[in-house]
Amino acid sequence: MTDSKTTPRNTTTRRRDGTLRSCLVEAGITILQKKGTDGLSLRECAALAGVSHAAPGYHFKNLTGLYTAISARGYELFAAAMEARRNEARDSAPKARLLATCEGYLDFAAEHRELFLFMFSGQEIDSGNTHFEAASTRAYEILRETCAPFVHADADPEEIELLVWSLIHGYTHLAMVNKKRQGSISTALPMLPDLLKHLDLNTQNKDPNQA
Amino acid sequence: MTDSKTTPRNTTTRRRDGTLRSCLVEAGITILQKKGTDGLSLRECAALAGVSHAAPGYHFKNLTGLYTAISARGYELFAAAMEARRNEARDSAPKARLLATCEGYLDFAAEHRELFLFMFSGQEIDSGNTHFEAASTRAYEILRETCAPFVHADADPEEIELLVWSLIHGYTHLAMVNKKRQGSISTALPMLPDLLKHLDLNTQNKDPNQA
DNA sequence: CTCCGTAACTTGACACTGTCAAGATACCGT
DNA sequence: ACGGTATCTTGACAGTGTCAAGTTACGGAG
Repeated sequence: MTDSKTTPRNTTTRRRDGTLRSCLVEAGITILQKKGTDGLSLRECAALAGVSHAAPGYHFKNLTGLYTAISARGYELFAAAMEARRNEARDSAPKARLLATCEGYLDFAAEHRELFLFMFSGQEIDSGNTHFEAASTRAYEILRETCAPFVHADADPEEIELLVWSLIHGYTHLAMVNKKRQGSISTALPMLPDLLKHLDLNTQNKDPNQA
Repeated sequence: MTDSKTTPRNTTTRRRDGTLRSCLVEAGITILQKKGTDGLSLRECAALAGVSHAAPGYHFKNLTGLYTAISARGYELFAAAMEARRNEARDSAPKARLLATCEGYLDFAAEHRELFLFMFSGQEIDSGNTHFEAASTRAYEILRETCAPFVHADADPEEIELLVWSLIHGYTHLAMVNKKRQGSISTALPMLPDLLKHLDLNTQNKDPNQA
């Protein structure tokens, strides 16, 4: 956010380092947060980045390309938010770490409501895109690691993962959809422990850890 | 003029009964299902209903109005799907009725994937609209009734409702978002009982330990 | 039966959007 | 110094939401 309406860069300089690409993604996220999904467009991203209206079409082939790049960036922020919370509880019990990860889940959604909704809106994206694939896989890995202590020896990890993921995602998503007011996070976060306690999660035979 | 391929109605008849309004909503749902949210527009609805491009603007003031009407209709279908499943298990135990209701939840999403995603996309709607309010409240009531047997005497009903709703919504929503292939329902439905069994739902006595 | 008010549209216009084709330009290697 | 190419810009077109103004036909008043 340098100058008045746009970023007044020398019209004569072309960048060979992919700066504009990430600038456009960042602009897209800004627009998303400020004006919602409806306000997001290739031309607005271009305007906010201070380039011509067709410039985004060069880096991302089309709208789907921009959406894919924004989602990929979203998953990076998503993973970072969960890791930040989890690292705070690094040496705690598995259940405390699970709670922390879920709090990170909520953190991200609350801080980037429109981006979160956009990522899970079912919008068409280039599912083959490697950057997107890596970022989303990484986010899922965090969940998987946090669930691992609760998976019994002969059980399928996916069942526990799906259970936890469904609960935290549903809880978060409903909170973001149902309340226009961002303040919902202030009530949603403290209620998390009360929700999770209803799950019958036990660490495997090794440590019959309580609570 | 109106001899277009769609609904060839007499150009000379104007309807005073609100037929066109519901026709436009139905057209919108059809477009949603066929071409996704991106393909949904006021002008396409008008074309599919065989009227001029600005006709929808008269009944729904703007896009938000159309979205609200479509969502309201969606909640009617939503409630109907849950009731259909629950009525099949009318005389069963509370847990069986809960499972049935959740199956109805999945039924609706699988049968109207794009509509379901649209309803929970966070799109701006006229939240004051009475029709929408009634329809969405009705759908929530079904969930509430199904959860009632599991609410202890001195407990807040919302906690159990939020628990169940979050789980089934998250499970369904993730299934719809993550898989483009509609076939996901064939695997999602049979896994429902395995998910629900992880919840510590008891009908009467307070028992902090798992069942 | 006529006539008129108004509900239910239609027509036309404007600003905005995505997307493509073609042009311009500055940096790089040679 | 020079040509090639990556990186944009300019221009155009079809499609969109939305508003203003026009048109028509039905219901009721007389």
